[in-house]
Amino acid sequence: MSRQYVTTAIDYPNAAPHMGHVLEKVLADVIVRYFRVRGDDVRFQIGTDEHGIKIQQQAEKEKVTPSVLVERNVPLFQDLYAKLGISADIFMRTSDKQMHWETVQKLWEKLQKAGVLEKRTYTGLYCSGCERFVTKKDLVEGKCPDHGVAPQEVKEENWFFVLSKETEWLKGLLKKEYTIIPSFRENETLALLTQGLEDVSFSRPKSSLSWGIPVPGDTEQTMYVWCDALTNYLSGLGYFTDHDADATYWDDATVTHVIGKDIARFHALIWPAMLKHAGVRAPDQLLIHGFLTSEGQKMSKTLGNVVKPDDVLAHFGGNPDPLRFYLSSEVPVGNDGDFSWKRIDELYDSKLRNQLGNMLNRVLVMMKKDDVKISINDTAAFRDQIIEEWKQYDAAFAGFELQKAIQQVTVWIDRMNAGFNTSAPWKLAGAARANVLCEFSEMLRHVSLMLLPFIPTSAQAMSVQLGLSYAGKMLDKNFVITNEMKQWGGVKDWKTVGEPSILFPPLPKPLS
RNA sequence: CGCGGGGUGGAGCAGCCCGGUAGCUCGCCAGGCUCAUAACCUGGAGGUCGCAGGUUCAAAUCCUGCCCCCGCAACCA
Repeated sequence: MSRQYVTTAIDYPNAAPHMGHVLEKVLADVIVRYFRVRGDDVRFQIGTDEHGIKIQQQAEKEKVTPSVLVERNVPLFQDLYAKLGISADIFMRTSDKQMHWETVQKLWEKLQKAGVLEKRTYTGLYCSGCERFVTKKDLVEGKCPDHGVAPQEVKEENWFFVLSKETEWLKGLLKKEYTIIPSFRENETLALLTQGLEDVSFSRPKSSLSWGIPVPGDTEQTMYVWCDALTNYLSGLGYFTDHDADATYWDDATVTHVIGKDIARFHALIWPAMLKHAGVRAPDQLLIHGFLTSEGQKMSKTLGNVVKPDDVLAHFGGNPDPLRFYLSSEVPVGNDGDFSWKRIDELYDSKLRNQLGNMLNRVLVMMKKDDVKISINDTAAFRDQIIEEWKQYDAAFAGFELQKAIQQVTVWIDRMNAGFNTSAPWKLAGAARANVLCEFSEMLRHVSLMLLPFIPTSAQAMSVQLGLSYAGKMLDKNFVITNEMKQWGGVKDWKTVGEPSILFPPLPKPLS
């Protein structure tokens, strides 16, 4: 049995969650659920990155404390993920002094002891309107585009992490131990390395950043995002502490970070370098996803095309599966994708409702009417087909080709509909009729298992309707799809089907 | 020469790594079926696969050059 430690990026709760957050969590959740039903020992962590200047400023704007702001916003994320069926084992908050801060400060001390932290004077352009440092790139004709004033040159003390010396080591690491998926991201990162790396600022003076973790032994400095946020992957395991958690998930599990392309370089470069000097091994895999556009355009408030995840859930009566299905089958892992209301309705109607739901119903209604006793003939052709289907399905997952895996299933359902017309059991009688119905029931049983990581509640509902004894346990974290269950006719105690009901109801007609 | 992604029937996409009759969803047309959620099935119309060269018996797929679109990072500036 292999062990898996899967994490997503931790979300920044300065505003409500959007579709980008959802894409990442669904992607990670599908992978995690696949690992679990395969029988792996899995730990899945998500969380929030609650410190930093933006939160501090947003709080000031709303005239509340940062703490009040995050206590209000973090539940928005937690509630959404619960509704989406994200099966995280841990929700790690960087404001958690007990779990998080201790590990972070220990890590800082280790880096200091290793001699890779240096205090230096940083000179930068500071815009008093933005209350932050800006780069020349941000400026329009030497002025801040938002405030119309030229920023001032300001000096401040920062702790720096000496990353510049790690270039060669990182090249070696990325070529061997630490795999970046998709591969074009790896090339991109290696190209970045050939340009050389700069040291990174690891702290801010308390006067400009107070909402954060204090630097150990330097009361005037607060940690900047890297040491604080990235370390959540260790703190959630109780690393460097005697907290009641399982640090071995880092040491001997396969560690996979699921993140967006915006923070790829931090996870690919800074993070492993930090770990190296803290005496911790590098992670194994970095799975980088793209971004979502909305109706073909970049999501933006000004365009008014920002899609709220809650609206999508409400559109489907609170059922998260249409959205999970959409993201899994429409957005190739690693690439950008598009969210379109028209398209998600289209997919719901054609794939889920008309193909899958209707197929299930066609079979079950006849099974029920005839009161068929389940008996699966050991037909060589089907036996081989099922083995092949599972083989391809597993192969797709092995390469994180989730789109391929789910599309394989939908193609199969298409073929089943055609095959059902050809077999036309309604024209048959007696044993021949029952035999066809049992064959299709068995195929649907496999389909239900294959869909479980993608659309868990619907897949379970399918199995319940099929009358499978294991159906009630399918959503448990320790539910495993055994080898027997993956065989044609592999479930011996299956006697009759359950009550058919509509799996995916028609959508209400739009008013227009 | 900053980096990356892309240009395939009306719309949205897959195929390209590992060349070999151009596929899927939606839409359109015509039939069929009647077990089923006005669902399902079959057939059809519709494509110079961005452009130009090259390699090859054969190129959407490999090579070279060019043109065009979109991002540069998430609601916050």
